[in-house]
Amino acid sequence: MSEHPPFAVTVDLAVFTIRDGVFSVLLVERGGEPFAGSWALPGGFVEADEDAETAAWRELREETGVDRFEGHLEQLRTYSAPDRDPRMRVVSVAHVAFAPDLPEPEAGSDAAGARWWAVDDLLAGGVDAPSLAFDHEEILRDARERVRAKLEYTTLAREFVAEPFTLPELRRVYAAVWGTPPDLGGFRRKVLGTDGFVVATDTHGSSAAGGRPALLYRRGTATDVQPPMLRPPAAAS
Amino acid sequence: MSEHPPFAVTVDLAVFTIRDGVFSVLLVERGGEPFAGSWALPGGFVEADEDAETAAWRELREETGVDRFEGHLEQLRTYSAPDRDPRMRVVSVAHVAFAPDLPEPEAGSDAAGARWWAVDDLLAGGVDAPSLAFDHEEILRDARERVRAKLEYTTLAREFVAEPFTLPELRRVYAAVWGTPPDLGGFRRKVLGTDGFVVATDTHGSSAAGGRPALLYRRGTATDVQPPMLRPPAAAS
DNA sequence: GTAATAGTGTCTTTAAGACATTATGGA
DNA sequence: TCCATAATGTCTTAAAGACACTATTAC
Repeated sequence: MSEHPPFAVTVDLAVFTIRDGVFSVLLVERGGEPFAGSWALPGGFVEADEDAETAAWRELREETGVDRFEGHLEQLRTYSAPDRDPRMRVVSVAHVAFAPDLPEPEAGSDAAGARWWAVDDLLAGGVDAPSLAFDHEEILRDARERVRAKLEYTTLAREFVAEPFTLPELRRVYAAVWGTPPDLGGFRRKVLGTDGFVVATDTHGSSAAGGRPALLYRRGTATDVQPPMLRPPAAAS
Repeated sequence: MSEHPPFAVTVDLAVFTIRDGVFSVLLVERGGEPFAGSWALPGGFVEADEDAETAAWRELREETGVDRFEGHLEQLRTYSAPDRDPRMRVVSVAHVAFAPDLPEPEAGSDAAGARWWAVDDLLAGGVDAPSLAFDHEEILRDARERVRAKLEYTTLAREFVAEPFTLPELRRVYAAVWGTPPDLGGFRRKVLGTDGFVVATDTHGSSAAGGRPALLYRRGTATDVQPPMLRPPAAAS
């Protein structure tokens, strides 16, 4: 083990948000070879003085154009198949990030275009859905499962909504990510019964569609939900 | 992003087993600098034609001296702090492995020595416990938490016992990893009530210590335990 | 018999699942 | 008034927690 072949190390990002009730992921259109013209997860090389998470935060800012990113980012796993990039030996440390209200992206320095895509359409191979570059379909599939699972046993759904928010808004996050809404009664029992999940304000929102206005909440400090709020069985797509 | 600094990529392994009822991890004594004489997780460089998991399996065989490894190996996460190795820029893809009855290790090619250590002693900083090289204490802590958590919602505890095994043996796996045994009644309800967790044989073991001989079981094919078997609250050390 | 370990049964409490019902706004 | 959405309440069922009890071996 005295020799050690040189590698390039990259980060790839599955950046999620909810747009008009649809669970969406940010993809960039590749400008250069390989896979020119096809769509890929945003990402880039880790620089000499960075760790992977720092590089991921940097790429996130560069790709979304958001300076102060109010959301969540965590490592997913590392993809290292020898032939995953035809140019050279690259291992990629994939990350998952999500936030509410991310702006329509600008085409970045190296990307021909950038836009949001419906996650489930992409992975179901809908008619308009492009196939992804490299092993990014596998990464995206793993990332989706990570998010789905973490909604069950953490309070991370909060990161998908802007403050202040209503409980029906929060419930629509679960509906979008899981494909099925959690039972209304159970959802409210869980969220309100978990100390520090949300903090009630004393004001109500406006009733957009002619219904009763919902009470507004802010994020609490709790991180775990125990026992977890399980996704409905049908959502195991 | 046209430049990409060269990295070395390694795998590090937290190899766990239960030895005489004690949750144990394999460490190697480092022969060369840096950290010569201190103890570290086994690992090594990923070669040019390998992915990380293949490298981890190879290192596992080399370090434990076991040809046909009957157990479980999975990726933990990647550690990439720029200064984690003083010699050069290295990212390490850490893995967790475990199996029953791993033999007393031989000192490998590059290691001065190798032996099993009690995990909880190591991480509690007991008097005889060495401090670990690099960021291996952090890796080991993360690895222990991964194993503890996975016993809750998977059938992986099976991988720590050799076939055929008894339910009290299996329960001692949970006791060793969690630091507290699960409630006897609940444990049996869960294991026997989860279809495919274990498969009963029609034979009994010998009563080693003058008690009633226990029925022998083999591993089933189920992988998930749902709802999970939660560790007792006290075990959150 | 006793000691030791294996295995079963039962009662209580917690929390999910599946609703029906009530509340509060706008047109 | 009606419609739409928000919020609460209730009954049933699943499953964990905590233990007491019975069973089978060696000595």
